[in-house]
Amino acid sequence: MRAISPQCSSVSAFRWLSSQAAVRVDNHRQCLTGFTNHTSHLHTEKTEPLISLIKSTSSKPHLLQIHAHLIRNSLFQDPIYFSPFLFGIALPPFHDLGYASQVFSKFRKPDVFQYNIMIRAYGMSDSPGNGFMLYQEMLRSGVSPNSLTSSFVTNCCIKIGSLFGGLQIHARILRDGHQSDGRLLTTLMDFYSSNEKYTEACKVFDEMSHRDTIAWNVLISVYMRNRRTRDALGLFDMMQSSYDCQSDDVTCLMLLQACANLNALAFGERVHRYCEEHGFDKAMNICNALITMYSRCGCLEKAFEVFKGMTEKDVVSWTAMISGLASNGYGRDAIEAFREMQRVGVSPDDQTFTGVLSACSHSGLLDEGRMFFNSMSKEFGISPNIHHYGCVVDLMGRAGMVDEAYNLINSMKVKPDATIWRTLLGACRIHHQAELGEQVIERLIELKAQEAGDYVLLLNIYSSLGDWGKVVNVRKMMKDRGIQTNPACSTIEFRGKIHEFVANDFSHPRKTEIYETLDEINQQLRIAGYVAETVAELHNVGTEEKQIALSYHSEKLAIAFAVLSTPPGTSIRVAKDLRICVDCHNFAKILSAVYSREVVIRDRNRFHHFREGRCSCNDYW
DNA sequence: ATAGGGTTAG
Repeated sequence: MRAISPQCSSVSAFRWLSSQAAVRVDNHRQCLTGFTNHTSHLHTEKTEPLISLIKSTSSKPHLLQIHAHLIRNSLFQDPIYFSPFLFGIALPPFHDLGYASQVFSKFRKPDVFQYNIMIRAYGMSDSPGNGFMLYQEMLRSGVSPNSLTSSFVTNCCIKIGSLFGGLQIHARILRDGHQSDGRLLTTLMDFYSSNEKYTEACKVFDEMSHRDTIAWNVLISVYMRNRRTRDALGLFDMMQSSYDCQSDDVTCLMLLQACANLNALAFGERVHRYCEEHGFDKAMNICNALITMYSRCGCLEKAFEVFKGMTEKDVVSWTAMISGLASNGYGRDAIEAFREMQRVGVSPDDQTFTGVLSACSHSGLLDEGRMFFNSMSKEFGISPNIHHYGCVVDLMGRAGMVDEAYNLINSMKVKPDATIWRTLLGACRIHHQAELGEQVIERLIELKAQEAGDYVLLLNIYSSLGDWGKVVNVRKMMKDRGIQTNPACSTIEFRGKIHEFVANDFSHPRKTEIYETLDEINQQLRIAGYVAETVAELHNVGTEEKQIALSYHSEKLAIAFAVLSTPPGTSIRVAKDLRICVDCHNFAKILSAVYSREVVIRDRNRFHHFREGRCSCNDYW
């Protein structure tokens, strides 16, 4: 317990120590009396002055001089002094592991406390492997680890990504009977989660006798990493009904992320209310997460309301708002927000520029985009990363400059990833560039990253050119290479629950009604001039069920479900994990007029807002 | 005589 105010005591006592260092002090007791005289008014009589001094020192040179003092007075091997000294030098703020490991190796018989300090410090350093090695050395020298040792060394294993090491530790925890320590088990959950052993992580949670808030939070993060986003939302209710924990701000942060991913506006609003009730809505990080959630749910007014209400906005808040405006199709407003941000004196970072550049690409602002791309490194000293290049490639690709985009990718200092090639492939699809499309597919294959969707794009290019021979070839290629077509999935939120649909889905409990509704919608839309595009955009690769496959795309099923289950005039919000196709785009556009409903579809790239037969994005792409 | 652990916004 630090019963003293560290600044003044350490300085005055230290001055004394330094002055005494010059004089040869060979009597320890004499030394201590001096300390007591100088610091006694600052702490209780029982506290050792030298220990207090070590603990409260806020300057590294002072600590090193204390080290010299310990050696001079043969106190170095005394754990009373050595432990706090090691603690001070090894852990932050000083965190000098080179120095710490040297003094540690000179200490004759370290006990579990001192090992713990070192292992913990290694876990926080950039050489966490040493922590694990020290743990093994500790076992060899016969020192028994305690619960904390396991916790610290598990962190080391998480950092170095050692599955085997962690498993060993888990076994040892069971052997030593430390499995009742909830905090330790929480660390262990994180370990399994970071090694993608989600089942194991959940098992640890299940076996916990008492689960506090943080244990639940870690479980939510496990679900999120495992992409079980929907189940993560379900945990909120389970947490509420559990009496020994309460959802805190961290819970809300993660849930808001989950809502953003799922387009779960109603649930997001519920979390927002919870934040208000508990006073979390004043915190900057919560507000920033709210801005993102509302923008990703296509609700810009709400996002802006939160943004406006913030007393203080940092670069994250501005970037969230700029990206939200960008992805919802308000490119010019995003740029305006960017200028405003600089006016009020917040400096942009790399992610801000990702937002600004994506604003340009989503709104087709070619010149502005190039201008920002150049000024980014010249004026702001931010070198472009893969995301920035991706936006520019998208921008040029949409403008038809596919070859220039290809050259830009090849000239990058960073290694091109699958996403950027895929962006270019999308552009090839718009501009019917079959040859370049083939080259891009090859690049994706080199990266071992080719997906069914990529081949489908290539397929689209050939079929739009009427090159049926090549279409057959691609199909064969996919078959030979064992490319699985993962069906696209659309989700819609209804009464606080997320409903999932894939094409030709028959799993929904109300499937009969949904298909009937869809048939009726199709009839109504046909009267209004809707013609299904059956050739160019065939996502399903099967040969026989072309028309059927197309008329029951996942987004159409989701829309039909919404028409069926919500009163007339209600907005329809659909999230889709892949791109929306031309046919479904037309479908939604005409439906928005015929049924007088606002339709918001978020696909993997952007939002499509449909109102009164028009789309917020100029056209399909 | 005995310090100390887990989740988290763009």
